[in-house]
Amino acid sequence: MGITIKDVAKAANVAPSTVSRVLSDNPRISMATKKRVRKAMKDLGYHPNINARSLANNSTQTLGIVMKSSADKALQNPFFPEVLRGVSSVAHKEQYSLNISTGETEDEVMESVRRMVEGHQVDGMMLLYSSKDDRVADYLLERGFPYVLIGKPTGNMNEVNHIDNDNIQAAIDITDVLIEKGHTRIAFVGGDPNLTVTEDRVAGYKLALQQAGIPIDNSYQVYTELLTSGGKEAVRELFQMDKPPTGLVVADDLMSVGMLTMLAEFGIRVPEDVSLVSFNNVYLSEIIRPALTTTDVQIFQLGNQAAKCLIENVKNKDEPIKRIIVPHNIVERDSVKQLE
Amino acid sequence: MGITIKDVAKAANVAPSTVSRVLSDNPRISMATKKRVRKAMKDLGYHPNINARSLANNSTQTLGIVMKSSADKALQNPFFPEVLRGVSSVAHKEQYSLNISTGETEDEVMESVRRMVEGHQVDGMMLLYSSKDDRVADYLLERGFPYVLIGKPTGNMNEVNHIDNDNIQAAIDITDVLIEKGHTRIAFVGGDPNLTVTEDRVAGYKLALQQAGIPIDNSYQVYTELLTSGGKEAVRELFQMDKPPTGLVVADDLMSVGMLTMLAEFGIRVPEDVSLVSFNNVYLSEIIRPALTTTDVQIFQLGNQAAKCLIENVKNKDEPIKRIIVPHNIVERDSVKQLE
DNA sequence: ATGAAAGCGCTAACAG
DNA sequence: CTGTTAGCGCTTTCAT
Repeated sequence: MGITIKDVAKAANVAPSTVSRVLSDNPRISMATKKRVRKAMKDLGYHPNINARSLANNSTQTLGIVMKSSADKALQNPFFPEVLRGVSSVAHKEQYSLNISTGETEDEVMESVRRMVEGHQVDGMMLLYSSKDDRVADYLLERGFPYVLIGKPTGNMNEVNHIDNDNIQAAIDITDVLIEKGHTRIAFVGGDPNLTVTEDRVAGYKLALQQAGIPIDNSYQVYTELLTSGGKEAVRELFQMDKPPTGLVVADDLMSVGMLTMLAEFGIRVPEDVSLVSFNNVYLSEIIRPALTTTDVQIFQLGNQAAKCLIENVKNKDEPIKRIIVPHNIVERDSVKQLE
Repeated sequence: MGITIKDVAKAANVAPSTVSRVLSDNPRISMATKKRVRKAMKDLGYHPNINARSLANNSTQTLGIVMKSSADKALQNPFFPEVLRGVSSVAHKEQYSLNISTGETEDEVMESVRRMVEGHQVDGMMLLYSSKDDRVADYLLERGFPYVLIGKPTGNMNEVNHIDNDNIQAAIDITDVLIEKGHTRIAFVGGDPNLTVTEDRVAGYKLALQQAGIPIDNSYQVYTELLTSGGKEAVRELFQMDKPPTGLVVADDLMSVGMLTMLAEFGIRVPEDVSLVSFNNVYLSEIIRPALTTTDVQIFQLGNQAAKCLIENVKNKDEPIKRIIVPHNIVERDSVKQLE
């Protein structure tokens, strides 16, 4: 097969173990032999067999990544590629590989996760979402396997590493821009209510209203997958109320795009007839018209920090559990109108 | 550490090799012992160590995936998640893992690819793009490492597995919808001209014009990254010509979204003032307004076929080189107007 | 500072 | 049909 450590050893006139030590830059090897061995490696075009190494020292230098089961359109949300970029960037610097879960259904994904961890394919896992009753998270926690969550865990807050925004505050802040512009009839449009991020964002939305002394009306909250016929109904009802909202807090930029379209169909213009704010600040939100006033949650940073945190945890098993909050900020664009 | 094959062997009163054979469902093991061994595995909660297995039989059951260097926004193109879904689906069924390239710059990606292949981490590689002078593709080809390309290779057409659409025909077809609606002043807006997909699509665009007897005007072709100030200039110039186009063939749905915005800024309406058609048919294209008339290239299928092809090639080294063309079809929506 | 040897968990001849 | 025995390529004591 390929060039092995033995070939290098022979070429450099040393023992295989010495080559191994050079590989890990062991300080107890003289500069002279290091030079010699390194030259031999170059000459022969040697590359260590990562599998063999993994087997020998029981560590794989690879991180597993779980996305939500790819069956739904959620994957087309630009959030994922962006967070992946953040992860990828630090993984590369730290010489870690990335192994992503396969499978379409929840069961398949779970199966692929088990394969990764029980098959000793990865040193740690990263979940790019957080939802209620998630089997993957439960499994990892129970097994005591190192992992990090992007989002907020459902319970066990102090036992699981997680990277999150302060989504409650973020929702307060973005709702406040509506309030400051004179809006009082403000509705919330969320996605999957099982996602903790949705929970937090409604919670913040409500708090903002409270603080402003605006009564909370439950018929002003709708949860919908985007663009399903059911979703369309929900939105229509919202605007057929006696007092339809003048402001919309939408849980996610991609959903906002969907909303924009539905509203257009109903002949409702943004921001003239209704103002809209949302979350994430993906690329799309700035190229769409109207450009969205949204919350920049620093997706890239989320991924970055998550990778760092996981790698630390993997390297040092009794690294304390961490909770890292990535700051957000409001970016105002053209989807909000000042009310008289 | 964990449960090993030896533990299972002991528990089932057989030799380790027997357990191994049960693992691979070797037909020369009696049903009785298979049952017994399998029970032992279940009881002990045994899972094979994939690394050890890889080392022993020199095959990793994992596929490497290369995306374009994630530095640019290209990654936010919903094309990638969708093709990944296709790949993931068959990878899972075939019990393959997916290892994605890390790094932000082209150099870093190249480095991570070398790590994968020379480090024996993957059995085959898949490139999710195809562009001129691509170091990764060159490297793989030269090394004779199994790989598959999504797109059309630049040269070596018969030496590299690839899955592609007939982009020339697709461009002809989509340009024809403009022509059939009476358009004659039709411009082409492409992205990175180094991508083979861009080449093919202009080529088809030109052929369509030719076949319709419409003269080809080079100032009607612009290549631009979306939304850069340079891009804006290019588009402005297009519409400041004596005879501005009445139809636009845009190389990609995401670019189309950017175009829509630029056009709006210039006060040009779609489809009233200019008609627009594009490629890919990502989710976005149906939820944006106007909904895009576009070419469905069956992204999921592209990924699916690519994975199948690669796995075949990996399993059987002298499987012939394949070229698979995934059919496209036109989906007409609301971005085109009939001209008088 | 370096070498010899055992072993990580599994597979694959080779026996029987 | 099943057991024995070598490795796969690397790391890591333990010597020297």
